Amino acid sequence: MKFASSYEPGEYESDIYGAWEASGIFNPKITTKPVDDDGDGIDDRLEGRPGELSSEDHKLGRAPLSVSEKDELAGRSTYSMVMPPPNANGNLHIGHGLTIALEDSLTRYYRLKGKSTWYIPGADHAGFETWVVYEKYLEKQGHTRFEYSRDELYARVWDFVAEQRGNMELQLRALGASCSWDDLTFALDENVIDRVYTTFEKMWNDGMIYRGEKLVNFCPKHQTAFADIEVEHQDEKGTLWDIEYKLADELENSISETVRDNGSELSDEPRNDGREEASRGKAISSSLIVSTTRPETLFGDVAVAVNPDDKRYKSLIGKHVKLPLTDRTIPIIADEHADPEYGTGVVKITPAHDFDDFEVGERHNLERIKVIAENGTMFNVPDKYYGLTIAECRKQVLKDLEAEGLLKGEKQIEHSVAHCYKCGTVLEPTLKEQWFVDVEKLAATAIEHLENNEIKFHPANKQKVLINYLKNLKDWNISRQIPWGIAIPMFRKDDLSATDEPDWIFDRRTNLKEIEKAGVKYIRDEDTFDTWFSSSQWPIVCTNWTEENFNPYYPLNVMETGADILFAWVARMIMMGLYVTGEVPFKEVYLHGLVLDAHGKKMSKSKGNVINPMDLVTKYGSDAFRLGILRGRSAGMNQAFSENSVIAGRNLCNKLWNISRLIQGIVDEDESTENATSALSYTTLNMGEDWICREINECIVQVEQCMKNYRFAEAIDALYQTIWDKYADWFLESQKIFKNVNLLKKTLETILIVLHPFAPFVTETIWQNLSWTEGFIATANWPKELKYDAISAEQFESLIGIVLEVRGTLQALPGTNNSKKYSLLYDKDSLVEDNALLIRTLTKVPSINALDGAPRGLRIALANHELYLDVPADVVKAYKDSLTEKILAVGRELDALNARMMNPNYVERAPEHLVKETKDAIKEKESLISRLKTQLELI
RNA sequence: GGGUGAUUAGCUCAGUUGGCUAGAGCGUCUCGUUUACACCGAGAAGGUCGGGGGUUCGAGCCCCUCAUCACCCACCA
Repeated sequence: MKFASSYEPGEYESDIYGAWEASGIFNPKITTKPVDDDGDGIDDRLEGRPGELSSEDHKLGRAPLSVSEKDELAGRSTYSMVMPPPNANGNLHIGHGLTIALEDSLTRYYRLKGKSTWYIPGADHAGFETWVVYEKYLEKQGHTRFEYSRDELYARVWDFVAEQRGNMELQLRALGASCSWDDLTFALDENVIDRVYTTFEKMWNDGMIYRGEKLVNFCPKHQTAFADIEVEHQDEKGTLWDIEYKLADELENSISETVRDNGSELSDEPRNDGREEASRGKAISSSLIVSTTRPETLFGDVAVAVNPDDKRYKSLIGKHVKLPLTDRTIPIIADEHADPEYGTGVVKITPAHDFDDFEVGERHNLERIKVIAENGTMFNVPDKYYGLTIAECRKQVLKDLEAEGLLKGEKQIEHSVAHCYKCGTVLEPTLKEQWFVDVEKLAATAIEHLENNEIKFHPANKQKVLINYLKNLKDWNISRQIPWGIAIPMFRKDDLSATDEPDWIFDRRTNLKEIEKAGVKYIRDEDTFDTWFSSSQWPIVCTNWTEENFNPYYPLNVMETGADILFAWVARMIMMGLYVTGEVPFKEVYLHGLVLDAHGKKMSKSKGNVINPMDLVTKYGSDAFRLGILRGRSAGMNQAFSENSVIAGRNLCNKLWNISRLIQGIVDEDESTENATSALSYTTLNMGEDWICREINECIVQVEQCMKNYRFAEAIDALYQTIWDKYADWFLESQKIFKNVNLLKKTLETILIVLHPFAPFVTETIWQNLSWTEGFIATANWPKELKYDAISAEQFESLIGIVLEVRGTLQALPGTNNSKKYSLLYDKDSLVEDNALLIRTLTKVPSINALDGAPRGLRIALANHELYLDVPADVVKAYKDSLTEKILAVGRELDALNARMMNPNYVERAPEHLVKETKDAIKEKESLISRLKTQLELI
C-alpha cells in the first residue's frame, strides 16, 4: 500500500513539480518559429492568402489576419497567456497567490483539453519600486545616487537585483504555476528593449512623441516625475490663507467710491457667500482678496483671475494688482477657472506650480515663473527667501504678509493632497521638460476596437469603465528620472545655435553618452522610460511577435490581472498592441479584485493583517491554498480571505487521497482483473453506478461551463460536492458491497483529471501512486462522457430518499444507537426488496424484512414507499410530538401548493410543466399526510 | 460633482435569460472508536434575501425610491 492514511503535501509537492519541469510538459507543443519549407523567407502559413494587402503588408509579404483567421490557422489549438510579471527581486504576496491560482487553473484546464498551452512567466524590473529599495541601501552605505553616473547606477542595481533574484521564481513553482520557464522574460532583457525602441522609433516618426515643458508631479525626495496614475491623493487638513492684493496705484482712484461702500464687508468677511454679493453686483474693493493654501508660491504668480460672469469684478478685468512682497504688478484676467462661489471668487494664477493654473496660463499665454527648484528649495525669489525650503518659506512669507497687514484671515479646510505612492512625500507640481506620448489616436483606436467588442471583459462592466477612461485620457508622460529602467533613446544636439539639423534625434546607442551623426554631436537624454511604456508591449514581447511572421499565440487568449491596474496596464497594452500589431493584444480580460483579510479589511503591514501565501502553502499545501483562495471569489470583486477556506481545501485534498487509498485497496485485493491499462472499459451493474456516472458527467459539464465563463469558485464548488457528497458518501459506500473495479478506476481517473487544474499536486501525486495509471495527469486527456443507464440512475435518487428519511427518523427517536436497534419492514416494495443489502449498509439497520401481517411500528414519512421501523409501542408514543410536528410541516407545504393552484391566473399562465409539477406535489403531500395521520391515530 | 460595485445564515460568499421547500464552506448543537479518511461519518438548528413601493400568475433576481458601506475618476484657489 503506497498511500499513507493522510495526505502530507510537503512530502510530495517539490518532487512533483521537479518532475513536471524536467519533462518539459509546460512548454508549448507548437513552436513560434516560422515555418518556411520553401525557403522564400516568408512564413508558409501566410502564403497564398487572398485579400487586400496594404503597401506595408506587400513589403512584408503578408496579409493582415483577423483574430478568427489566426485562430483558424493555428487550428484553434493554442492557448496563450502571459503572467503579470512579479518584481524580479521581491517575494510573492497574497495577490500573486490569487493571480497564479487563476492563471494556472486556466492553463492546466486548456492543457488537459488538448491545447498547445503557453503560459509565459515574467519578471519585472519594477523600475521605481526596486529603485527605492536600492536607494535606501545606498543611503545605508553612506552614499547617494548623485555620486554616480546613470550607467554606473544601472550596473550596480543590475547586480543588486541579480543577487536578490530567484525567490519569487521558486515561489511560483511552489504555487504550481505550469509556466514555460525557458521563455521567462525579464523586463530589461535585450529583446524587450529592442521592441521598446522599435515602437518608440515608429511613434517618433509618426509624430506621436513630443517633448514639452509641462507641469508634472514631482517627488522632491526621489527626484523623479510620475504619471498621473501613479499619484496617490489623500484628503488632508490644511490652511487656507486670505491675502490682500492691492490694486495698482493708477487704478485705485477710479473706483474709490465703491470701495467705501463695500470694501469693509469684503475684507472683514472674505469667506462669506459670494453668490449673494455677485447678485448685488457692486462689491468692489481697492484690493482683491485671494485665498490660497500655497502662499509661498505667490512669487510665481503671473495674474489673478476672476470669473468672466462675476459682476463684482467685471470692471476690473484688464486692470492690475500689485503682487505682495515684490515690486511686480500682475494683470487681472477673466477665466472660467475662477469659481464665483468659492471664497472671494478671485484666484491667483501660478502656472509653474499648479495644474489648473498651468492650463489658465496656456489659455492666456502667460509666463511661467518657476520659484521652487527640484530639490524643494526656493529660487527666483527675493534674496530674503532664496534657498529656503518650501515650509520655511511659507512661514516667512506669512510672517511678512502679516507685518504688512496683507494677511486677512485663515481657515482650516480639508483638501486632497498628492503624495508619492512610495515614500509619502508631498508631490510638487513642477515644470519640467519631458517626453510625452500624444494619446489621441491611440485612445481613439482603442475605443473603436473596444466598442466593437473585440475584447470580452470579466467582469463585463469594466469594458465601459475602460472606454470612459480612454475618452478622457490626457497625454502620457513617459520620462522618469530614475536610472533603473530602459534608457530613452533620444539624443539632443550639442550646439543648439548652429545649423538646421534637428534638435533631437532618435538613436539606439543609449550605451553612449554622446554620439555623432552627420558631423553633428548629440548628447544622450538621461531619462528612462516609464515602466508602463515597456510593459504595455508585454504580450508582444513575450510571444515573440514580429512583423514578419505569423504567430499562433498572438493575440493572447486571455489577459488576467488585477482590477487595480486596468488603466495603468490593460488600457496601455490595448493601445500599444493595436498600434504595433494592428490587433488587440488579447481576446478576453479577466480582472481579479483585491484579496482582503478575513474581516474584509485591506491588508497592510501597518495593520499587521498581511497573510503570506507561502506560510499557508507550507502549512496546508499548495493545492489547499489554491482551492481556498479561489473559493468564494468572483471577477473584479474585492473579497475577504481567511484560513478557513484553505482548511476546507486541505480537507478536500485529504478526502481525495483517502478515496484513492480505498480504491487502490480494492484494486489490490481484486484478483480477477489484470492490472495496468488506462484504457478502461466498464459496465454498470447497479443503480448507484449508473447514478454516479450521471453525476460525474453533470459535474464535468458544469466545470466546462464555469471555465468558459471564468467562474472558478463555482467550478470548485461543483467538484467539491461531486467528490465528497456524491462520490464518497454514496457511491463509494455502495461500492463497499459491489466493488466494480473497472468502474472504480475509471471514475477515479475522471474526477482526478477534472480536479487537476485547481489542485495539481495532490491529483498528480495520487496519479503517480495508483498502480494502473501512466504518464502525467497534467497531460492526460480531458474525460469524455461516461455511459450509464438513465432510468437506473434516476431510481437511485429514490433510494437515497429512503435512506435519508430512515436515518433522520432513527436519529429523532429517543435514545442513542437507534440504527442498530430497529429493523426495517417493507410492504410490497420492489425497490427496497431488491436493494435490501445496500439500504442496510447505508442505514446500518440490522435487518430489512417484508412486512408479515398488519403494519406495525413507525411509518417512514414517504408517500410512495410503505416502510416501517420495527419499534415497540412505547417508542412510537415517544415519537408522537415529532410526528405531529411533521404532519403540521407537510400541511403548511400543502397549503402553499393549494393556494398556488387556487389562483386561476397561475393555472392559466404558468408553463404547463410547472402546473403539472404542482399538481403532482399536491397529490403526494396529500397521500403522505393521510398516512401519517392514520399513524398518529393508532398511537 | 461623475462613475462603479456591494447589502442573502454567526462569519465569508454562491445564487447567469424571474419558476418547485434560497445553497456552500467555516462555525454551532446532538449522536457515532462502522479498519479509506476524526483533515471522519450520521443528523440538526440557523435566513420576513438592507427598508419602502411597483411590474408579474410568480421577484433574492426586473423597475422606481430611500438608506448604509466600499472603491475609482475629477475638483477642492
